[in-house]
Parts: sequence; C-alpha cells; structure tokens
Amino acid sequence: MAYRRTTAVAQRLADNRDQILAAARALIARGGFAAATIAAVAAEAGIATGTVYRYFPSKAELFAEVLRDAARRELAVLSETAAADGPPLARLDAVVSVFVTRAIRGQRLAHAMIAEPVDPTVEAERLVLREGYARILGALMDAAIAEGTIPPRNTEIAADCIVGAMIEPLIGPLAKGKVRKKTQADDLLAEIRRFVNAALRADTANANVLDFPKGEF
Amino acid sequence: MAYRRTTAVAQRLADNRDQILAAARALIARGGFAAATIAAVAAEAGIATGTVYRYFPSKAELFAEVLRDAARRELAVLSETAAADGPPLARLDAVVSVFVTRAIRGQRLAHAMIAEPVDPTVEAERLVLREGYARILGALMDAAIAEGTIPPRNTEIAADCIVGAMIEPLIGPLAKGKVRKKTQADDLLAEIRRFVNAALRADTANANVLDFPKGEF
Amino acid sequence: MAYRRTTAVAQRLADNRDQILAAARALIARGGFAAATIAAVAAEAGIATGTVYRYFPSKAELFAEVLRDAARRELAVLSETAAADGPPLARLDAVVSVFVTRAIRGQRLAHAMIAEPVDPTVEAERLVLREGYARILGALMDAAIAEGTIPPRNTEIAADCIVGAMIEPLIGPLAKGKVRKKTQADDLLAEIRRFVNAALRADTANANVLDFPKGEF
Amino acid sequence: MAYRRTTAVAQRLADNRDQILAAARALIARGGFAAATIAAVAAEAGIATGTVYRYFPSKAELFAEVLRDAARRELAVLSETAAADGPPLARLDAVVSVFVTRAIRGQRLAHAMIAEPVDPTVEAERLVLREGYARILGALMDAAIAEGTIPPRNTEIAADCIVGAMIEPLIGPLAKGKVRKKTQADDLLAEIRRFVNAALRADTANANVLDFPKGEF
DNA sequence: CATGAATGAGCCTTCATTCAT
DNA sequence: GATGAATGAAGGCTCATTCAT
Repeated sequence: MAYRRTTAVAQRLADNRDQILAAARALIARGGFAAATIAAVAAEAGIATGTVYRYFPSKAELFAEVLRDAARRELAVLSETAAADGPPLARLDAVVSVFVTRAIRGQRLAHAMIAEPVDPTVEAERLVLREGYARILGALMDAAIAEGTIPPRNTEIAADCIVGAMIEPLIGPLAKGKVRKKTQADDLLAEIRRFVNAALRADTANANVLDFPKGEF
Repeated sequence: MAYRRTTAVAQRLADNRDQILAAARALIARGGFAAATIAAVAAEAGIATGTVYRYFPSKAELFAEVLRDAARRELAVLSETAAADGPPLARLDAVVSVFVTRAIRGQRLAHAMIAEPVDPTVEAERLVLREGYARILGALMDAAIAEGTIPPRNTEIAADCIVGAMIEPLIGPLAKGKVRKKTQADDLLAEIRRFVNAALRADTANANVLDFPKGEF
Repeated sequence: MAYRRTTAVAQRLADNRDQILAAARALIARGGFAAATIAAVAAEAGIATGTVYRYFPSKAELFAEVLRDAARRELAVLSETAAADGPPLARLDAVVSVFVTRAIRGQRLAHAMIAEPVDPTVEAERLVLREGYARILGALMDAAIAEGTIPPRNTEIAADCIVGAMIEPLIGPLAKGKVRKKTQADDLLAEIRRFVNAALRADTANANVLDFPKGEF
Repeated sequence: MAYRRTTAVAQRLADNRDQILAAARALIARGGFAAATIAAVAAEAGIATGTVYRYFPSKAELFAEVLRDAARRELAVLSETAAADGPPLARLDAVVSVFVTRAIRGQRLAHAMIAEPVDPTVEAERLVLREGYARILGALMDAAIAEGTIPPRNTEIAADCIVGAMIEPLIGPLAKGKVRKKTQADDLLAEIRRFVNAALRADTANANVLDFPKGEF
C-alpha cells in the first residue's frame, strides 16, 4: 500500500531538484557549460552522481531546464516592465535598464545563456530566450514607430543590436579575468542606456559614408 | 647547398605551421572549437597528429595562435580603415561597415573568436581582439568628442556597445540553426550602421525614465 | 481477530511474492533477462523497488526462483505426460509434443530458461530444468530399451539431443528478428516429432562414414 | 612526408588487431559476452582500453567481427566437408561429426555464437552463422530426398533440429560448471551421430500418438 | 623530424542495492 | 512492512598527449 507522500518528503524532493538546478546554474555561472559536468553538479549539490538522473533524464535536459528557468524568469520580468504605462521608448529604456541591472550580477551565466554554444537540446531553449528578448524589444520599437515617435526601421535586426549592445559591455570584460568593479555598475548602466536610447531616436543612417575595403574575416 | 637545404627546410617548417593554423581556422569556422580536435586538425592539414606537437606545445596554444593571427589580420584591416581621411564618425561608420561585411562571411569563426568560451590561454587572446576593437572604436569616438561633433561619453563602454550591436545580429541567428539569407546581408549592414551611427550622434540619455523592478538574473 | 489479521497479512505477503515472480517472468518473456531490471520488475508488480528485497535477497535469487518455478511447473506437466499409459516411445512422443506446443507460446521465456546465459546462481536452476528434461526423456528411452523396442544407446546424451532438437527450431528463428508465423506452428510440431521419433527408432549409427578434417572451433 | 609503413609495423598492427579479436574470443569463450568488457578485452590483449577503439569503432562491431570470423572459419570447414564425394547422408554425417568434434573444444564460444542474446549488430552476424548451418545441412538433406534416399520433409525445420541435437549435448552440461570429461568426447560424438543419422533415415512420423495436455510454458 | 599507434584520465549513463521515513 | 530516493561502482567511449619507429 502506497504511503501518502508527506509534505516533508515532497519538499525534500523539490528541494533536491532545485539544489541540482542551482548547482548547475552556479557551475555554469562560474565556469560555463564546460565546467558543469554531472559529477561536478552532483558534488556541488551534495548528492551522488546517479541521483541527478532521478531528476533529469540527461545532462542536456538538465542544462535545458536551467536555461528554461532562467529564460522564464528573465522574460517574465522584462515583459512586465514592457507592459507598464508610458510611451514605448520610455518602456524600452526601462527594459534595457532592468536587463542590464540584473545581468550585471550574473555575467557568466548571462553569457552562457546568450552566446555559449552547446548541445542542440539546450540550444533550443536558448532560442526561446533570444526570441523572447527580440519580441519584447521589437514590439516596443514597433509601437514607437506606429506612434510616429521614431522613423520606421527593421526592428528585428535592431532588436538584436540592442541585445548585443546591452550584453557585450557586461560579458566582454570577463576575458580580462576580473569583473568590472562595482563602482562601475552605474556607469555601465548609464552608458548602455544612453547608447540604446540614442540609437533608436536619431535617424542618421548612412551619413558620412566612406569607401571601405572588404575582405574575409 | 647546406644553406639552400636549410632554407628549404625552414620553408617547409613554416609551411607546415601555416597549414596547421589554416586547418584549425577552417575547422573552427566550420564547427566551432568543439569540432577542432587535434586529430581533425592534423587530418585537415594532411599531417600526423603527433606533428602538430612539433609546432605547438598544446591544443590551447594552437588555438591561441589561431585567434592571435585572426585578430592581427582583423585589427590591421580595421586600423587601416580607421586611419583613412575624413571625419571621425565617418571613419567609425566605415569601421563598422568593414567589420560587419567581413564578419557576415565568417559567422562561425567570428562567433568563436568573440563569444565562444574556451581555455583560459585562448581567452587571453580573445581579450587582445576585443581590446583592439575597443581601442579603434574608442579612439574614433574620442576624436569626434574632441572635435565637438558628439557630446562626451564613456567611450570604453560605448565601444563595447558598438561591438555588441555589430556582432549580435550576425551570430544571434546562428542559434536558430539557420544562417540569415544572403539577400539579408544588405539589410543587416544597413540596419547595423544606422543603429550605431544614431547611437553616437544623438544625446537622449536618461530621457523618459520609468521606475523599474530590480532583481537577480 | 489477531489470527485473521495474521492470515490476511500472510496472504498479502504471499500475493506480493507471486506478483513479483509473475512480473519478473513476464518481463523475461517479453525482453529476456536484460529487460528485467529490478526497477522494471517492481513497476510491473505495482510495488516499490525496495519491496522486492523484502522477498528476495538479490536479483539473482529472484531470477533463480523464477526459473525454479517455471521448471517445477514445466517438469510437472511433462512428468504427468510421461506417466500416462502406453508404450514408452508413444509417451516420449507425447512429451515432445507437449514441450513443443507449450514452448511455441513462450519462445522468449523458453529461450531465456534454456539458453540465455546468466548469473551462476541462476545457472544452477537452469541445470535443474535441463536435468529434469533429461531425466524424463531418458527414463522413457530406458524403458523402451528395456522393452527391446529400440536398441541400447547412451540415453543421457540422447536426451540432450532431443532437447536440442525440440528447442532449436523454436528459438533459432528468434535470431532473425521475426517469430515464425502462427501458421507454421503445426509444421514445426510435426517436423520436430518426426525428427525425434525417427532418431530414436532407427539404428543407423556410423553408417557411411567419411573421413573428415578436424580443427578448432 | 609520410614514412613508408614498414612490414614490421604493419605486422604489429595486424597482430594487435588479432590480439584484440583473440582476447575477445577468449573472454567470450570463458565467460560469455557479459565477461567481455572493453576493459577486460584490453587487459587480456595487454593494451590500453582506448587502443581497442583504434581497431574497432564500437564494442558491438568488435563482437560482430569475432562472430563473423568464427562463422567464416566454421562454415568454410563445414562447406568443404559437405562438398566431398559420397552420398549426401554420408556427407551430412561427416558435417555433423566435424561440427561436434570442433565444437567440443570451444563449448562456451559455440554457445555464445549460437544462442547467447546480444546487441542487434552482433545478432546479425549470428544470423549468418545459423543460416549457414541450415543451408549446408538443408542442401544435403534436399539432395538425399532428391535421390530418393530419404522421404521428403521440411528440411528447413529439420536443419534446425540437427543444429540443436548437435549443440545441446555440448553446451547443456556447461550448467554443471564442469565440462564433460575428455573421455566422453568419443561417446558424445558417437551418440550425436547416431541420433542425427537415425532421425534422417527413418520415417516414423506421428506414430503412436497419444493425447496430451496443453498449456502455457 | 615525421609518423600515428598507444595511452589513460575523464565523461555520461545505468542499475543493483541500501536505508531513512 | 512498504516506500522510493539515494548511492556509487561499473561500463562504453573520446581525445589530448606521448613516444617508439
């Protein structure tokens, strides 16, 4: 006869699952996907390697869920921000601000989630995140264009530009082995906002064009 | 005779070295760092695996040099572009155009060189490339600021924003498993230039600020 | 009350035990020993994996008992058949017929029980089954020999020949990935009976001997 | 520049390959497929585990080749025997004799090759062996039937009966943990020959039929 | 010097068995 | 007694690196 699963047990299981996800997240944030071996995840979570497989069918699925969770959380916050009252560009600015503010605290993870190449299964989740960003940013730009606030443009590409402009100053410096100092956080946010806001408002495309050489990368 | 033989030998050695670097570059461009195993590099170069270790002490060093070479070449082209005659912002626009035009043809390699996380040794070289981009772009912005063409700003951060805005629309679609169609190349270049040019010229920072929630990534 | 509870408990225990055995048998019949993991057996039996160990000290013991039970049942039927009235060879023919008829319906299980190699503990039980077959068949042959119906022979070895001749046409086709069609069941039975009956009655041993090469397998 | 592969090196490679095959064969013969782990095979061959994969792409392929080799050798010998001069049944008797004589020396391997369930890839090779046996034996029976020496029968099924009658007395006793004594080899061969020869010559099918109970295995 | 076979640490995954609840 | 989560020892396989030829 099956014993009723007590709240305590259910809680422990849920905790375990979260522990594993948290361990994976922590390892990915610390050293990327490469550092997050199943053995390392299990050790970080304080469990045996085999236990991981009670909660996730494979390494790829575990990582996919890490990404899915982070994406869900992230996109939920940004969506909410985007849905506030106010003119579209002000909301877009707020989205940028929220993204940057949050990402500053999780640079390596943000990098992994946006740029690090991985298993196809995981890749699918990354796509969701990327498209989520583009959707939110693109919708706000479209609204601003519809209002006549800014001139028409290819918002799909521009959305990617914004994502790049937001994330690059955060993750690029990681190569230096030292995270940008905390005192720089305000500068980072301010400059990124300035950059993105300006990019959207002005229409100076193709001004002052020079001839330029072409070649292979 | 002895001299000529030496020269011939030296030539062959240099050729071998280049072959290996070219093979590694080709494999990385084709399938990222993961696809570039030592065995695959050797096969692509038409030599034995052990021979690779005659020229490079380790896989990490080989990849570091691949990155170093590509960075040297890439930065040389961009530097030349940046040194042309004309107003700073026009030259910056040209730099952006060159970067994008070249990167469109080498998306996978560009991705690997700019975003793909790897060994710390290789990472150091990536830093050189990134800093090179920032130096070139930053210098042009500084010049424009000195001229009074654009208002003062934190050009270090802005340079990263530009790099992100340039590269993201190029590598982002890779995650979708489909490279952007060739017919989109012109749209990509035009939209990225518009975005970056606008970002630099206008000064609308901190306009229309909304309150926004904060939290962890 | 206490007595009835005890009885009920004892009944439930016995039921559980049978459930486990039946589950193991079903899984072995379906996919061989490889498919019969403890977890699968427990799931099939509708109990927890740990519960299996309340009834059986190890996987090997469980499988040994599966074999033991099947052997007991099987040998009982064959013994009963062998004990019928009639001439020994007719009874032997009946034994063969019963064996084949029953085995056709349980090819995979029959295969596992007779041919599939397993743990030494389980192997011991297989021996019992094999020896049971040999004993029954041997006794009937001995009786026929005693009667003078057939010439003397090494009935121990001949019994194994019969077992092989009975089981091989049944399990051999399993290797082809396709079970022999149902319409062939009658042909199978007829041909096997003809073969075994003939083998016992005629005495043409060592006729027409040719020289033959020898060597290792 | 590629060095010419010396005969010595080529020999060493071929030897290695043979060593691995021999090691696998030995382990399978000793303890079945289960005992033949890659680590064990490598240890038996005196090489590192990874080395095995220089010669065989996977465990399944290695085992398949072990089977293929043994089958090729075995069927070649039996085919040659079957192609000798003389009446079909005499040749069939010779085939049986050769099979038994050879198999006596490799019981466990013979068992593994004929009955042990394994990977689908390996199974395919087992099919070749089984079908080879059936083809050779069936052809001889067909010839004897054509001659009028023996009455018509389903030679496909009968061939399987012969295989079973040949192999069962050899492998069955393995369950006892002790191989049949050497002094019994002659008895085994004699009795098996007698059994098979008799089975083919006499036609007593369906004689003395008794009613028999039916049921599940 | 070149070769490429050999090495073996390390990874992901499975599953018999244990034990706290 | 029952539960099923946890354990951890294997097992198959990959690949950077070494070294005899």
